[in-house]
Parts: sequence; structure tokens; C-alpha cells
Amino acid sequence: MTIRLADAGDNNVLKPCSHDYQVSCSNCRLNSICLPLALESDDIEQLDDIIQRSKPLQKGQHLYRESDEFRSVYAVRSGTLKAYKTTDDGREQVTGFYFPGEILGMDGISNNLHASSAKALETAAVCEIPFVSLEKLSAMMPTLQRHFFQLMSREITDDQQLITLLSKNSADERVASLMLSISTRNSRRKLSATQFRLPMSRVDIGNYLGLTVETVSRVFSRMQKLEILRVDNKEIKILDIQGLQNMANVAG
Amino acid sequence: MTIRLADAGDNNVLKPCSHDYQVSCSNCRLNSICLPLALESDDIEQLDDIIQRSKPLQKGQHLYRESDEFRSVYAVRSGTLKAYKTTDDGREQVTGFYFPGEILGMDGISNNLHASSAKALETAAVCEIPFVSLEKLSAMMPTLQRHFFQLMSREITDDQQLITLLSKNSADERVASLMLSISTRNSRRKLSATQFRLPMSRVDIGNYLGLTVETVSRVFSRMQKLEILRVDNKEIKILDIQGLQNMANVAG
DNA sequence: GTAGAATGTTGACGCAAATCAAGGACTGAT
DNA sequence: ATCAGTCCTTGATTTGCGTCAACATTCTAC
Repeated sequence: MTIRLADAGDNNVLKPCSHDYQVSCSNCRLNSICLPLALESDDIEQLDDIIQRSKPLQKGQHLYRESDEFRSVYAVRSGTLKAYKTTDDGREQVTGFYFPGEILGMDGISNNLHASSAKALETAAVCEIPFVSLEKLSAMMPTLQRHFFQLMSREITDDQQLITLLSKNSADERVASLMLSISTRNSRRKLSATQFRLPMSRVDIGNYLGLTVETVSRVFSRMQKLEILRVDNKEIKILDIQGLQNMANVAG
Repeated sequence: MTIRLADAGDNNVLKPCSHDYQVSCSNCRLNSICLPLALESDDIEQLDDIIQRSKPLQKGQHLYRESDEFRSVYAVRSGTLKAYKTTDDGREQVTGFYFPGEILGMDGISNNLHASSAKALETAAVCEIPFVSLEKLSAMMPTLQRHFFQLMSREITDDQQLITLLSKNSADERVASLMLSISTRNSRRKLSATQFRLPMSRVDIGNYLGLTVETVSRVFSRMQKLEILRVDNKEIKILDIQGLQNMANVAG
């Protein structure tokens, strides 16, 4: 029996584990930005009942793969994941990075097959939300239904932002926008908006932004020279947020 | 009182009109590809009751504009619309073209504001589906709820396709892919897959594919020279579908 | 620790598509 | 029929980013 190192223990069916990884949505510190948002405590308990928690994914492990059967959507509890598609000629298009409190997997609903793969960029824990249960619960709880529609719509508007970025913006603007996006999402989670560790590699950033590694690296160097940010490998410190916004070409 | 020519009669609130523009979903020839898909005839009638039909939009007229209040999603009955966002520096990113049977407006759900504008590329008729009614009906009709989730998910996967196209493919590949997409969607509506009139301008194509008008025009010339298609202004005839697929770099 | 691999940086060069420019072909109004 | 305005095409030139190459740094395993 051989063990694939990068995927050791890789398994799409997450087995509930006797060990409790997290008690419940009610006392999850992410509940104000995650799916339970806007639910009454009774309703949260019902949602809680259908959610399956399981043992964390190791770095490099897949949560699901493109064309796997779709059964659940997932909320990130800790760590970071990337979603990506492999093109016909074998290149990788990263379609999104998912931080704690964010939901992924919704692209699988349309065909009952996952349209992309999801891989942990570092040790990560997720809450699995079986879709059929979510459907039933949604039909009974209008706020949950509404909220889930909104989450899907949000995924659409995020994708449209990325489309615009790829279509209209320079390498500098793309990287600057991503740094601002990560900064904003960090502060939503009460983390520092100016200092953080990038969970993804330069290659991943390039594959997300439609750039080569070399270009990403050059942009970071340029930003460092302009004293917009300090880059120490994956450690980022934003020195001049206004300058970063100017570089991203957004109204600041 | 002044009348803006391009937008004469432009009005977001579509008034139901005494004149019947279409009888019902039940006998709409698009019902096999539109929202009623997979509904029982009783259910179709209920859906039918909430749908508002109104007088057609003239070419250039807006169905809704970015940051308008979101109230409804829309099904295209006839004609074609484009959805687009205007970037901070005033350029236009076309996020999608919508043909008969296709649904648009779902990007407005997340914030209760339309995230993009929608404009008729030619005279077009739409069915307006008030979102609150759709929500209520969805809670009662599992198949409708499922179908609407699937439609939103489909929008996500379509956007991800476009992201990949913009990020990884050459001008030739992008234009070829769009031609194939239009061809496929035509045949879903029982129209010719090899001969059609483009409803959008070269500028729109460029703004969708992240290219300039000049580049789009040059690609068409190249395709014509290679006898992959005949181009006569907006009239397209695909001469060599295999060649077009090769050019698009897709498994044919 | 140390070796090897993986990841990141920097430079030189080439190319696909943008930009600039000019002219032709439709379209619609009068 | 004519004119103005928009849309489309083609050519010449420029440029931002990709490619290729070499090297530096950081991880990982033992």
C-alpha cells in the first residue's frame, strides 16, 4: 500500500469524529459573519444539528475535487483553502481563496458535481453542511433561505469583481487589490488589517490574478521600494494604506 | 420636459400593460429551458401568477441600473440584453449576454441593490419575477427552490469559466469560445448553431472578453482568412466548427 | 546540523495585444 | 439623396507582461 504524501489521508467523505472539534454554531466566534448570521437562537440550534464537524485537513489535502459528486457546502472554521479549476491544457486557475467564516462549494449545486477543486493551504477545519438538509431547513426558515440566496449572490458579485480585475487592470492594480481584499477580510474577523501572513504561495497568487510568479514577485518588490508595504516572504505589513489604494485604483 | 433619446421611456418599474404580450409560462416555447423547467403544470400556474409581463424594451433601454434597488429577477422572453458594470475610471466591463430563456439580475440579491446594469441590445421582452414572491413560492415548492439554487450556481460556474478565459487564453481563443457559446445557446433554443446575427457590437464583445475593438476585429479577419467562419458585419456563418473548436482550445 | 527540493527573486529579451491613426461602411434623420 | 454619427477595419508603433535563465532563500526530511 502506497501513501501519496501530498494527499495523505485525503478523503472526500469527512467522517464525524468522536473527538469534539467545536461545540456549536451558537458559541462559534465566527457566527456573526458565517451562515448563522441573522438567525434566531432557536434556528441556530436547528442549523447546528445538520452541520457536521470533522477532523482538520492537513496542508495540501483536498476537501473535494472537480467532478466529485456534490453533497455539501462547507464553512471554513480555521485555516485557508483555495478553490481552483484545471484547464484543458493542464494549467491551474485559482477561482477563490476562502478564509474562516466564508462558505465554499456552491458552484457544485448546478450539476450535482463540484465544478472546482478545494485544497487546504494550511491546516484547516471546516463545517460540512449537507445540501439536502440545508434545502429542507431553508424551506422552513425564511431567513435562512434568504441568507443562503444572498451568500450565493455574493459569490456571483465577487466573481464579477475578479472578472473586471482580470479584464481591465494592470499587474500592480491586481496585486494591490488582492492585498486590500485580504486586509478587509482580516478586519471582519477582528484581525489586523495591516499585518498578516499570506497563506498562499506566489504561484497561487499568480494563478488567481492571471499573472506569472515572476510578475507577482516583481510587483511585491516594487511595492516594497515605494514603501507601500514591507514584504518578508509571506509576512506582509501594509505601511501606506492610502498608497495601496491608489495603486489598486479604487476610490479610497 | 426633455427626452433622453438613447433612453426614451427608460423606466425601471415595468408597468403591467392591458395588452397581453404573452399568455403564460405553460405555453411559452422557452419553458423547457427557463425557470419553469422541471415544474409540474399546477406549479407552473402558480409561478405564472407571480410573473409580470410588460411592454418590450427598446434597443438601448435599461432594464435596471447598477445600485438601483433590487426587487426582481428577470427572464428574457425575446431579444438580447447585456449586463455590465462601470469601473471607477469609467470603463465598461460586460459581465454577461442574456438570450431568451436565460435569467438575469441575481447579482442584486446579496445587497438588495443591483450590482450591475442591464441594457437591451435590441428590442427585447422580459418576464419580471418579483423576488419576495419567488422566495415565498420557493419555500413551498422544493423543486422550484432547487431549480433557483441551480440557476444561481450556474451563474457562478459561468462566471468562473469567464475568469479562466480572461486569465489564461489568447485573443483568438477568447473570441472563438464566445462564438461557440453563442452557437450552443442558439441550438438549445432550436435555432441554427452555424448561422446567426450577433446582437452585440464589437465594442461589447471586447468589453466582455477583455480585449480592444481593434483586436476583436483582427481576430474576426483572421478567422475569415482561415475559412473558419464567414463574417459579414454582424452576420456570422460558422464554416468549420472543428476548426473553431481547435482555435478555442477546447476538447471537441 | 546538512542535502535536496521547493519556492522566491532578479535580469535580459521577445511577443501579443494595446495604442495611435486614418479611412471605409453602415445607420438613421431630415 | 445627403449628411452626421457611430461602428468597423487595417496599418504602424509601443509596451507590459510572459518567457527563459540564473541565482538566492526557505522549507523538509533525515
